[in-house]
Amino acid sequence: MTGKRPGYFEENNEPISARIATGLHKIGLAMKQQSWQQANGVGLSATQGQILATLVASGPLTGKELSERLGVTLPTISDSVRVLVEKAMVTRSADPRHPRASLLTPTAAGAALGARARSWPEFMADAVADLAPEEQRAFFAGIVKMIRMLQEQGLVPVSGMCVTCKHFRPNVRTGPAPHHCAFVDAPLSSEQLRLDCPEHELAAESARREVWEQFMRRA
Amino acid sequence: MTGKRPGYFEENNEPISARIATGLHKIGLAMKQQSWQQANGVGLSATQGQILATLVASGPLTGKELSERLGVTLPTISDSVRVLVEKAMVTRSADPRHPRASLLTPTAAGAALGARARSWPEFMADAVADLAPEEQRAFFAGIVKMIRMLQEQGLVPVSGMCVTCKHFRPNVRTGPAPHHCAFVDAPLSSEQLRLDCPEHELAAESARREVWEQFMRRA
DNA sequence: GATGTAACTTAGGACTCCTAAGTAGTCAGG
DNA sequence: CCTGACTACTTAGGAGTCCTAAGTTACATC
Repeated sequence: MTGKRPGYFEENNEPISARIATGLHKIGLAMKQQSWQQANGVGLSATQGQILATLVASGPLTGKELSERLGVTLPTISDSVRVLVEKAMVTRSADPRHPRASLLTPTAAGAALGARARSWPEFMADAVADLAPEEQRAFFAGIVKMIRMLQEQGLVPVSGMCVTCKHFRPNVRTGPAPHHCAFVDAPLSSEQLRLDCPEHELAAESARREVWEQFMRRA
Repeated sequence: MTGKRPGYFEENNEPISARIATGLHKIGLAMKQQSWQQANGVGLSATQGQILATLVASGPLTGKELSERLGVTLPTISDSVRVLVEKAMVTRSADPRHPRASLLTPTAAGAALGARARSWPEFMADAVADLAPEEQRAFFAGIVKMIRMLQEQGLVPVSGMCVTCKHFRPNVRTGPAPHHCAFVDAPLSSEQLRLDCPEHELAAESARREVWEQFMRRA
């Protein structure tokens, strides 16, 4: 079992970054299927479930905001929302901030389903639950950096990540929790970073870059 | 900057596994959008591109095999294939193995587009290319373990992963490349594991479990 | 009051994806 | 040899996804 072709896999393998991409692709396949099935299980479509989940998670939003968060165009949202209104899952109300906008608020039934829909990605959490804590941390760190990169390229909607937030202070102390959130005035560690913080406020372009550099300096 | 609420993020944060799931969800969003856009850019639909990419990567397949790999039902494939035949991207030929099956082979034009489609997930590879090699290894290790878990649960089609292959011998030696592939008779390291090996042969259920245990013992 | 702007909505069309109901080869048993 | 089961598809029908393009409508500005 010593192996007759010691260098085989150095020469005949895709780079690890490409294999990471392949792996994420496979995981994406599972996500797509799961959300389809779970949504159908409760009598919704996948997008309808996502809309309800988002409204429950973030509070009332306008159609425009929804379309940005879910990465689809306004007409697509408009269509799904119409069905949700027909199903009495959401109600429209005037938005004080914009003239022609309407805030979408889930009804009791909609909120209940939205809460369930929020747990749809849980099957992935279960799939990583068996990893050692340190492996989870490393995995998470990779994801954070990858998402940040995708955001830079405009491939992912900028969403509530600590590392793009104006309240985030990276590496301001030593120890296990080197970062700081100025909003809640609390220290936090790299593995406590949020990806979907409700209090997130996007920092200015230049500040974002600076924060990121500071963060990477001792990530 | 000492922080007035030191325990805030211990108490008010989702578990790391849930945040990993959220992150993967966001990455999935980007994948969906990217494949839509890239496919449209070359005059295909997303599934059509995937079909061509799969045929280029794996050689001629039947409709059934395609439906299993892409995780959709046979009618969906059948429909897309009809369009691809109309577009002269693939041709059908008899399959010696099955009576009523037909092997799908890309034409020259189809193969060219399929080759391009294979590179669609590359934007993700680019997004992780900036990570330190060690971070990439850790990220990859998490992905491998996660996919294996998803396969166990039947949420992902069993695909050419070393860790489910009958030629894979985990942890048979010490050093940087502890595993061994009996097919090519070459040593390989954890970060060289393949997710999509064309020579993959699924090991029997019991052997799979044993191989995995052996692999995890010193992963 | 005309023009613009922002946030929708509607219309139309291509694709996705399913279930259910055919169809067509082959093979095994009688 | 013929019938029935099996397998691999195909067709039909229907809901949903997603886009672009073309309206609508409320308010803000000039």
